[in-house]
Amino acid sequence: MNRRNTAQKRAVYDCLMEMGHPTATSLYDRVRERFPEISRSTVFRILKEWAGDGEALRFSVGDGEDRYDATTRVHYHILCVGCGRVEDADLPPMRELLEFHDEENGFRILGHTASFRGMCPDCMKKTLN
Amino acid sequence: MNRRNTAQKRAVYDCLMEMGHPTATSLYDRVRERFPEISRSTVFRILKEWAGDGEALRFSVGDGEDRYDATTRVHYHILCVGCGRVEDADLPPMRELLEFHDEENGFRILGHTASFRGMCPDCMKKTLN
DNA sequence: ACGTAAACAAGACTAAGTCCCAATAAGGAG
DNA sequence: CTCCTTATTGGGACTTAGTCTTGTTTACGT
Repeated sequence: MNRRNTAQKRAVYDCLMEMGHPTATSLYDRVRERFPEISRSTVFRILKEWAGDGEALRFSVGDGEDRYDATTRVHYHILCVGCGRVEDADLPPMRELLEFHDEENGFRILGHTASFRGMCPDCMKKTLN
Repeated sequence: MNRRNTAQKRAVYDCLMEMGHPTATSLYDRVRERFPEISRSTVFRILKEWAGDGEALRFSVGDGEDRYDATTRVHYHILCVGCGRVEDADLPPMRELLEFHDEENGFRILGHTASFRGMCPDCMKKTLN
């Protein structure tokens, strides 16, 4: 019942903070550099637990792999379609999305997400052959 | 090079129109009721091709499985966290999202998506024990 | 009717994510 | 500080969305 503070959790937390919006696999690769004996399932389990408890955000930018974010307040993301990088969008939460009520279908709205697709400066350079 | 009109494509198109926002697998199951010999990879290939050509929309509502939509204009979706149903949100495209320019990171923005999580009327009934 | 290349069926393959279970270790009680 | 309980871990099996390959079929222009 009680949560325990383990070296594995500290390592995952540190890497999550450093990396910003990692996928579980990329976070696993990073953690392993410092903590080689950590297991893949441990990383996935820790992230899933944090997301379930609201201690981390789990989201998708539509590239097929879920991402995690230590910042849980509402904010939006940008995916670079060139290299897969994800950054925070510099845009405040939108009132119309926060306050949306679904009269049409009668859903009780619990939350929303939004994300942009784009191309980062590095990939734009590489693209103009 | 030339596109060919096949019975498989007609069947996939018909089911896509009927179903609204199916996942590839659910669409495959539906198509198979009328076209039992169609193969799974054919359904995935057709949907992928249409999404690549802009003839269909491929999107995610964060439940781990991509969805397809014959309606390609910008619009938003609602996922029922109870039963997994997806409906269109009755909300026009948001100007701030359409016109967003990313000064912060310098991305060239190509598009955006947004979706809501919520609970549908049926699931709300079932939930109030 | 024919030839060619697009499309198909079948199934191997990849990878994200989950689940299971025996072994380990955190941390509270004494 | 030591012991005990049980949360957590490591390792690996398993599931499933999605892709890819290959030999066969078929749409459609000539």
